[in-house]
Amino acid sequence: MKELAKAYEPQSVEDRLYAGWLERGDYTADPASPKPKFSIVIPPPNVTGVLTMGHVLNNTIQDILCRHARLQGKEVLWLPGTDHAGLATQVAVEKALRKPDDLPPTVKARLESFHLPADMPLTRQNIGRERLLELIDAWQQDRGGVIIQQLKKLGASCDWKRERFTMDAEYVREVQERFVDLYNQGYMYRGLRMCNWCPATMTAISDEEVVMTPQKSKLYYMRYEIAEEPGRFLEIATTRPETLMGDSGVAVHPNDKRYADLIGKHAVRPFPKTNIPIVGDSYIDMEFGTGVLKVTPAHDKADFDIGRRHNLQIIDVMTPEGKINCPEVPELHGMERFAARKRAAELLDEAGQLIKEEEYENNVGFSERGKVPIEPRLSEQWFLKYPRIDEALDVVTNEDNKLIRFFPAHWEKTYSHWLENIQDWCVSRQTWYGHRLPVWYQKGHTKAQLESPGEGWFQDEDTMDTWASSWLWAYATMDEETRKAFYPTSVLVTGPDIIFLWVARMIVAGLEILPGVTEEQKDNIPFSDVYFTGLIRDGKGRKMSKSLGNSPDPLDLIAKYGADGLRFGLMRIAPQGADIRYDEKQIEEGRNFCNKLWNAARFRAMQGPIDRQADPSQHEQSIFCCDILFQLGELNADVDRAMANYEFNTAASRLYDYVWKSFCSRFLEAAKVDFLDEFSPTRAGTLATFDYVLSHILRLLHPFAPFITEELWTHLDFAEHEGDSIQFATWPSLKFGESPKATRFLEAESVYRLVDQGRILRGQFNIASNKKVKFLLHATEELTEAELRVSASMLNAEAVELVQEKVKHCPVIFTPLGELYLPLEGLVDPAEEIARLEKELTKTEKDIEVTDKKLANKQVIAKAPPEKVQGWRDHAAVLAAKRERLKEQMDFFREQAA
RNA sequence: GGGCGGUUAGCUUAGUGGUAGAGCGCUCGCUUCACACGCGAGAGGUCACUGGUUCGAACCCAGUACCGCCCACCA
Repeated sequence: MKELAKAYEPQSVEDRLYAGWLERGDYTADPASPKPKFSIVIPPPNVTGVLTMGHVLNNTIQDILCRHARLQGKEVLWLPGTDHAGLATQVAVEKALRKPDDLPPTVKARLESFHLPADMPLTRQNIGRERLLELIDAWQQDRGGVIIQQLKKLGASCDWKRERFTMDAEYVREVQERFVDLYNQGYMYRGLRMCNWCPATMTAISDEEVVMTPQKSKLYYMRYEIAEEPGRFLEIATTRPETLMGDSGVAVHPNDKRYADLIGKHAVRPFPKTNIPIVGDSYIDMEFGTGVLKVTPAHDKADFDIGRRHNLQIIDVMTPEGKINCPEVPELHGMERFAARKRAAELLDEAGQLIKEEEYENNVGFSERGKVPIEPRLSEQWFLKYPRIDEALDVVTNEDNKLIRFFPAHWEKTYSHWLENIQDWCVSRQTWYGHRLPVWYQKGHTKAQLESPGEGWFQDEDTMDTWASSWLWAYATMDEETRKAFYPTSVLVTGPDIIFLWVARMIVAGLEILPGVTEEQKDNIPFSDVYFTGLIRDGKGRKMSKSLGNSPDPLDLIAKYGADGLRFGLMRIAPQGADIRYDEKQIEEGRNFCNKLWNAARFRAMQGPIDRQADPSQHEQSIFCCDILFQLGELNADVDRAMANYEFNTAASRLYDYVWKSFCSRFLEAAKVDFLDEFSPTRAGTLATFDYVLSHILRLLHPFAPFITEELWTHLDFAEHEGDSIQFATWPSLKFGESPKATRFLEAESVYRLVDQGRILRGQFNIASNKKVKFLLHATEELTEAELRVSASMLNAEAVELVQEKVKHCPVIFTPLGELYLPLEGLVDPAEEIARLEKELTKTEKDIEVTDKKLANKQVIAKAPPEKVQGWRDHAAVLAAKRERLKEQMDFFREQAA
């Protein structure tokens, strides 16, 4: 056994372990192993991103689950990987190209190899598809390893040899094959529809990628003349006057008496000037604005529907970039849409048709990536009609046959609500980076297949929504052999923010399109449990985000507190299902906890070599040993229960309390007496207990703090063979009450409480911690010499001496083992002592009052459980006795004073 | 507009029916031979509010307020 460093230095421990342990990857799963299986796929982070606190939380939890499973003897597959994040990546690269000097060297080199004209703006249109994709590849290679390295720093014990990327050739093939399958079954179809168009990125996006944001805008009131009744006007409110040229109708509610006679007549659209029909449609809200809606079928989803109901013309007046396209109105033609809004209002005003402008706040849909308001736009896109929605609902919400369990369960409602109101999924994207649609066209014919059907066929230019590749992640990352053993996966750990984008879709994908692997897996669910983490918020309750700059860099935290400190600190404050209020202090506490454990282990190492097979039951044991062993059983059971329910904070807190309070503050302090006395009869038992308990603590704690536990396991020689990882040790399975029982009736708890009381007494007389004093004890229980020595040691006292009679002339405190006195040899001021006793008496009487009141209530006696009543009675008796003694003591000191 | 969470000491939070617990921070005392990333003591809470159920409510029920999140085609 080597000597442990004097202080715990996380960095030195971690650095050494990365090389010798994480990189070795000997936790790689063996599909052929007969052990029970446990598998997780990592929610793939974007290649472009850096590790955030969210990733830390997420991956810490997964690592905890994996290490726990390994300790339980399971064959564990934790599959790592990254997501190409098509649109997000393309946007990032396009943005980076605006500052070519700051590009990563490899990307820059690639760009230079194109020999583009120096004065050419580096837009994607100028660069071209093939070249842009080359640049993105270079970019991905530059960034790709970064996040993986960061996960390793955190201690993530993934099967790094199996790292996957959503743009790997096999993965791409899988994605396209599934597309073809869905097409062949009629779920994937092409259609001309209103979709969410992002003018910034120039692509359609799905409903889930639209972020509703409250905007301060204006409600413009305008008036249109009635064509059939010159001089009569309709007042119309709109937020978008710039689309006026696209108006092909005006709608009112059919029951609206104000306008009933107008239905069927026409309104005069001011520019370009023409007559448009007035229709009655029950969609209209009579209360809102003027109760009249201008209908612009080409630029609003609701208007599109109204238009379809009444056969209104679809007039597209905007380019894909979001510029006005209406040569008939040269004042607006070519203008950017928001500038055009103002100008259109001015034009109306000039024509005398603008009545007023009102400040107005409404929700506007923004493109998640493009960061601009989306433009509802009619375009030809590929859509997925979701298959098996009922089954997807059933596997999550059917109480009798819940194939997939959500933790916390309340997310089921969110999940159901989405599925019940689901719209077809727009999966095509007019972007270049991503999985190309496996679709071919020729003269009005369409074929979906991987290879070109032949001469004259051309492939669809579009790519797929990133999520249409991610939704296969659990399946497509595994080869067939691996799937047989590890699919479906055991648990998915992710944030609730992607419950629709990813989780729900993965479930649908699993049910419908993933071929069954084995007979047992015929249900085709991708995972059995889903654990939703909370969001991490800053001290002010704001969501942590890059844009706010309020997210600390996890690598800085690791450098400062160690990966274990970060992991443990975070887990201790991460309640199931609730958001986490982040506080660096918590991480510091995690680090301090590791240091505490380190030093407890170091203390043990100072007593001589450990015995890895220590069996406390083979030795004579002190009550302190019995106590810590008994509590170990409770700890083990509590941690097991917490782990089974994904209550990581409970497990972490229990471990924290046990190690710090029960093990260090109590047992270790009591053990010192044995360790200092070579001839103590309980010395061997205490050593054995120490080793036994420490080895259990290391294993129970290992999932949370892998580095320090691995280090101590190895260095203290708990490992059977040189180089054995604690990951493959055996998970403890002590049951509550199974631990060795005390050989004596007296319990350690009583001694510890005696010590607590003694410390309070010391404190009340302001006796410095380093000053040795002597205590007297009038014991009501039998105490051994050794137990008295432990009491004295923990009180930093010369001795705790037994006295046969109760002592009157000393300050007294009441303990479960009798009255404890602090002889101060005439230093006690009677007046002060009377005041001290008075305070105690007041408190005691207040307690008595509460208890008496309860016991005096007949209904309490009648209705409360008898064992409770008996408990209160016993308590009352103790209090009464204490009161008498306090009074006696006070009388004594009053005489002294007199 | 609908749904889901939350509200306990200055901060972070345990606590599913029996006189409120912890850690940090604060005050005081300690370089006590594992640990100052520590040890000991202390101050600090009408458990958001209002009703109800109960012998008894932080806890169960109803409602209110505030905070947060999600969903929704009122121009």
